[in-house]
Amino acid sequence: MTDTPSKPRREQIHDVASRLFSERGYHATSMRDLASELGMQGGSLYAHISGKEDLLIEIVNGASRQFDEALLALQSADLPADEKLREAMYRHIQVVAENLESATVFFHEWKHLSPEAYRKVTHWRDTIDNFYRELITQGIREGVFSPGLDVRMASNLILSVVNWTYTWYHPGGLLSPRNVADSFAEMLLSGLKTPLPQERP
Amino acid sequence: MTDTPSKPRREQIHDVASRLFSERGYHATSMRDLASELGMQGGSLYAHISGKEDLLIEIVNGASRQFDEALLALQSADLPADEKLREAMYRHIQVVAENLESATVFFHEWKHLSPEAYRKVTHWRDTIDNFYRELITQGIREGVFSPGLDVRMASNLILSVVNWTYTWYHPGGLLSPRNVADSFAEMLLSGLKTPLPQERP
DNA sequence: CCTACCGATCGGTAGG
DNA sequence: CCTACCGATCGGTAGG
Repeated sequence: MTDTPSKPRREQIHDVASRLFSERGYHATSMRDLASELGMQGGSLYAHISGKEDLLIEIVNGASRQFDEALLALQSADLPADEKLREAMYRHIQVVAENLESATVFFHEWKHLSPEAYRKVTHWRDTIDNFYRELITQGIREGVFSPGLDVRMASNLILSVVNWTYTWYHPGGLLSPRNVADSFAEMLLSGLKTPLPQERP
Repeated sequence: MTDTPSKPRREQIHDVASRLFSERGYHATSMRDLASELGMQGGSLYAHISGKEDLLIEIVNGASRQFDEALLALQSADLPADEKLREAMYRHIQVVAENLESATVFFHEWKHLSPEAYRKVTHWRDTIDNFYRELITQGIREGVFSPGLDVRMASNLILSVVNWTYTWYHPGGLLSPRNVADSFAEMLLSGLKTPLPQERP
């Protein structure tokens, strides 16, 4: 019988790399930094991985896959556009909030990827962009969203809000992803301005 | 008589550093990369600057000063809150758009600053945060903004939108900072949803 | 602003 | 997973 280790070594490396890359950045993290946090020597890492960039690719791809899985299932959901937007924002923010470290690496370090992995990320961005644009378009068609909307700018607006979460969200705090999403979605849908007074009685 | 050089060498170094740091990141840019773009040897840079971090500090401080100058003049402006918000978003986005490279460095590389400069940035963030919170508070007091707003989240929402601009804006494109700001401000103020039908005639 | 150099550290490998 | 090492490159300096 073999021991059942708490977590595969490979996964531990991935986790520590996510943390260090997100805190210090990819290039400012050395393989020796990484190894020492895992209690091993620098060279020993290469028994588990084939190179530093492998780790970055794995983290970035993992993050983009999480976004895909969270959002693309919604694409064909039979919901009014405003509810679909609320749910999409919730899922999007949830992925960011529950994977803050890899999300941070994803947003900051993808430019250091070699061409192939780099293209994958730009392609991913287009996919997500399209998701939100279609959602807006659907909403306008349904009459739920304002017909004057610029679809591109509206999708841009939403993406700004959900993505920027990685810069300020604190997982241990009072706000759950649901709270954040509800609050943001409500403001985006209804606007900051006081609704016009109906009429004088 | 001496020549009047097109641009002081010091400034050229600053500009090239902004570009390289924004494209490749601070740690992935070597002093030799920088020097070779300026047509000199690595060591020669130190006739003009005292160290690599000096450049980063200068870029980051320059960016935050630009934001300050653009926004803080508005603080005491005698404008209705909704117009003040439009103008603030315009100025904020303008700073980002007209200084894309240093803005990118500002948002991505500030975590590599040594403690003193690091604190200055976090302090700056609080200042800007307060600016938008006061703007929201003013708007609620005036009855222009919805009384139910969560001030912190509303300011967060606005900051997301204006800051995220650095990730997608293309200076040579069709959209001017004014276009972007108008579009975003309008959506934020009035919301994405179709206004409720007034009443049936 | 250049040449020549410093010690330190980098990612990665060989051999066990 | 360790020891010992590789060539390359790093930020920075001395002396001119």
